[in-house]
Amino acid sequence: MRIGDKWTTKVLVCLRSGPRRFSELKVPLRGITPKVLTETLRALERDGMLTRTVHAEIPPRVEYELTPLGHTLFEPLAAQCAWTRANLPDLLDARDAYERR
Amino acid sequence: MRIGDKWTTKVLVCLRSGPRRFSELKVPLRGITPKVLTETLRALERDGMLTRTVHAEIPPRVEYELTPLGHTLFEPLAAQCAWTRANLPDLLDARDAYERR
DNA sequence: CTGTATCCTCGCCGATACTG
DNA sequence: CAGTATCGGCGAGGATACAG
Repeated sequence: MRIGDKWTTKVLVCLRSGPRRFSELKVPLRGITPKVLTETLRALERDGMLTRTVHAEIPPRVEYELTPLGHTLFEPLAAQCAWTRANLPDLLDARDAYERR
Repeated sequence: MRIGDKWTTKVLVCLRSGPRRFSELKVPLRGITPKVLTETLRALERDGMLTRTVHAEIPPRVEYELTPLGHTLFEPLAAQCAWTRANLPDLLDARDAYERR
């Protein structure tokens, strides 16, 4: 999926423990622009990974929340994390050895 | 890692059952150019995921083979496949529903 | 506050030609 | 056979400004 892009996994992590507002996502995702955050969220919404809820208030409040389907993404994500924990040192060693030739 | 790029996972699959030559990779990877295949293989070699063996023959023969470390990549890859098998229909349904609004 | 509208950069990837 | 060299398109992502 779009898991290969730059921001999607970080957005998922930020939403894991519950719904968040647009600006609550922008802060922990240091450096993301509103345009890109919107694109990322829209793509996830389009695929049913999260819901977008607009509250008719002043000032406006929009909350994003993972769907059950969205939560299933943490399964393959956990596998990637496990791989990294187990094998990143070997990868780094290989990279060092390669540089020194 | 570089698993997010266009060709890496396909190269891994092609190498899963044993060593392959440069041209034996080019055929099943329809449409890949030698430049991009070289880049992909070099990146994997650099990270210790495969070995590159040059046989001093005429014509030249170069074989690429996954290392044990390279084989471990199939673990997270399998998790992604499992996710897709289980959840792709839901994703597609969500996408359809989104389009029809 | 929650976006949209423009413009721009940069790097992946492809096409093509050529080399040891 | 197994690449390297060069050029170019294209799209993701960023900077900035503005709107509802």
